[in-house]
Amino acid sequence: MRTKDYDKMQRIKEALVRIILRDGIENTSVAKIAKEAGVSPATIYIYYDSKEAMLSEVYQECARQSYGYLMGRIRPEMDARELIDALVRGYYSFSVDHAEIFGFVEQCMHSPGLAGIFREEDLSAQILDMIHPYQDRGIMKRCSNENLNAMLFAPVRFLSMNRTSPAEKNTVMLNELISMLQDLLLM
Amino acid sequence: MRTKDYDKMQRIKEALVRIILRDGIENTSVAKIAKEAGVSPATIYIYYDSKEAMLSEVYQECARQSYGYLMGRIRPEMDARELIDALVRGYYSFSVDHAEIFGFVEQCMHSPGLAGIFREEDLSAQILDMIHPYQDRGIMKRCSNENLNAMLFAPVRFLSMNRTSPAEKNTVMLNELISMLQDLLLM
Amino acid sequence: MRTKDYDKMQRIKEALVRIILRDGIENTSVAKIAKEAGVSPATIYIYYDSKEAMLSEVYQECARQSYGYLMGRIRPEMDARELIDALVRGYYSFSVDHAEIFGFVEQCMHSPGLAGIFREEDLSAQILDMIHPYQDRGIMKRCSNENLNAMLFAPVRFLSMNRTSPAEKNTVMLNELISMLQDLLLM
Amino acid sequence: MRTKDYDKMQRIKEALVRIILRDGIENTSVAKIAKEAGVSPATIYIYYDSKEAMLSEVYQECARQSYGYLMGRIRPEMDARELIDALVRGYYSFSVDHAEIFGFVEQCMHSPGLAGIFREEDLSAQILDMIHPYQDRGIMKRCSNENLNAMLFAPVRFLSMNRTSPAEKNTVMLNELISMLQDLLLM
DNA sequence: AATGAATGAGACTTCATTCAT
DNA sequence: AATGAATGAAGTCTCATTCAT
Repeated sequence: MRTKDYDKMQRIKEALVRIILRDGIENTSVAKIAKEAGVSPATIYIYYDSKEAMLSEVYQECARQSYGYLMGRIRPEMDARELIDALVRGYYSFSVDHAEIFGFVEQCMHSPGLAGIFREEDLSAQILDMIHPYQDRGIMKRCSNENLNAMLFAPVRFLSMNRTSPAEKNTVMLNELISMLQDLLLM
Repeated sequence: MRTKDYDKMQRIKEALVRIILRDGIENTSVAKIAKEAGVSPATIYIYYDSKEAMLSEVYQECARQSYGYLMGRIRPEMDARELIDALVRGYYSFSVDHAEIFGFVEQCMHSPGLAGIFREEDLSAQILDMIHPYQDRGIMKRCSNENLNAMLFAPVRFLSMNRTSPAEKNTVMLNELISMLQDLLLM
Repeated sequence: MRTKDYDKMQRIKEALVRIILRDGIENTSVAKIAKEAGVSPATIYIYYDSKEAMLSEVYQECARQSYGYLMGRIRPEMDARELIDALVRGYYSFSVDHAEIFGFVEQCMHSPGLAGIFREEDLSAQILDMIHPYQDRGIMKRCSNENLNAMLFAPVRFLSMNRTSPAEKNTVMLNELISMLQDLLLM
Repeated sequence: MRTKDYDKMQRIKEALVRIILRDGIENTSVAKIAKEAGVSPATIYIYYDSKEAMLSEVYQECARQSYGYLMGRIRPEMDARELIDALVRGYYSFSVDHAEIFGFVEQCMHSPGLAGIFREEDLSAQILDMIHPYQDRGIMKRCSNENLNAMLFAPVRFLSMNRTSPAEKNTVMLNELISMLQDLLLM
């Protein structure tokens, strides 16, 4: 039955993400994941060739998912101001709604073994491509892709990682960040 | 009695940093570190209580060192524009001059086990304190500490992590980033 | 799925008992046991949670076995004289027929770590309960359970531990002990 | 200075005895002993050639001490009844007054590695020699040395090992044991 | 004589992976 | 497809002992 299998694989993925986020990549074993997923360690090797392959695949999938989420927030009819808002706020929303995946990706991105597997730029490229027209039309300031990337996403990522207790405070902070970025990037 | 050999301890620290940066925290074993440092695995336990304690101590030391480096770049007579330049350029310089330590800290910061041990804010607080006077005097825009932190350091960190081949290109990028931040933060 | 191999577990138990008896509890390692049992060290941890747990479990099992052996020697129709004979001779027989288990239990009983785990009295209680009726009927002398225990089993244990070369001499000694105890305990 | 050295060696011995009694022979390391004795591990090797030699020497010394204690309780003018009382009560007293040494010896006696080093009979021989005259004179029953040994010391040892909370109860038990043995051994 | 540093060997245990059902 | 058993290799850490002061 296809549904059953899909469920099992899904449970494995979720277990992997949850445990790495909770215990750290260095304290994550196949046995732990299997137990958390409610399957046998051997079962994992039906779906993945090795622990490393599993990590890599799930990491890519999660990263792609987060970019997909972001893309889904954007509408072609948005003006530049709205676009910045959608991107930054979208990224933040993702980190709230999919906290486990967000934290997991964040951790993998900084591990040398996994960072190499996956060029983030490939994904961010499509997002940046949506911004270029605004720069060409003189609505947004022109700057390098690298810095655009850095400014649009690094600060919000930082905010997401350092979230503190009162939820309202976080929203205030996010709004402040967005308007700073609008000031910075809009003409 | 043989006296404690602090050069030996230094070699252990450097080996730890180098290997974690090279192989990732999840592929770093005490035996590997010992071999790289040219000591017996047992020797490591003379200087540290456990692998975890070693990681934590070295991490804290490195983080402190990076903040110390940054502080050393600042002069009281600097104006706001120069201060932003010094901080951002200083952070970048550190990531170049102490690439191993920078990458190591970056990785530890995202590992759940280590992130908790150490509140980065405690250190960044002194840096932010140097900026507040400029905000009070109306020379720099007023914004929350969190966003100041996020804008000043997250993007340059991103740039440092994604350095690409031609060195000149990186400098151009850095200069662009600095002037963007000056535009953003200065009145 | 491969099914649990209880013959393998049996081999582990026997190896544990044999090695502790031969080398002493302080010279018994998991690796040694595994080698003697013909399994991998890791396999031991499928059957036991830790070395300590293994020791404790095997110890309890062996102690229980020795009491079971003793109980099997007793028949309800025995008179008091026969009962004493059966108990003392039974204990001695056990120490001969199951020399390894006997020596192993003897050693564990005196190790602080294991002695606490296991209250010998719980088992000896049933044996003593068989004697009480004879005391009530005035056939055996009345004395405390502790001293009954002490007199019935400690001396024969001592004899078993200090067995010397000619087997006949040991039998003579055992017979003498039994008749001494009969003199002592019977009215 | 001679006093100092003697003290240091004494402290090592006491630490060894205390730790083995507390943690068991299998959990006793040279480092632990050194720490408990307040000396360096290296210092231990000034007084003893190896851990094993240390154990063996201290064990013998303690065993000898316990027999010496017993001998000191006996007076030539005692009659047979008093002699039995003195020996059994003496053994028990030793187990109370020198609980650590008693427990330590008891444990060593059952460890194969140490049991071989030391033939208990050599010491008990002198004690038994004191009893033979009474047997020759028809005041005590004649029996083998082995069983004499077994009856006189094994039960009291058992009582000592299984001491329970109310001290008075133990005394009652001891008195009962002594009078049982007097009944048994006297003509 | 005495010490804490240093270590190779080995302790216990867990690892990622394969096997047999 | 799925499993718990099984394992060689490797993990962290401690051992008894020696070194250098």
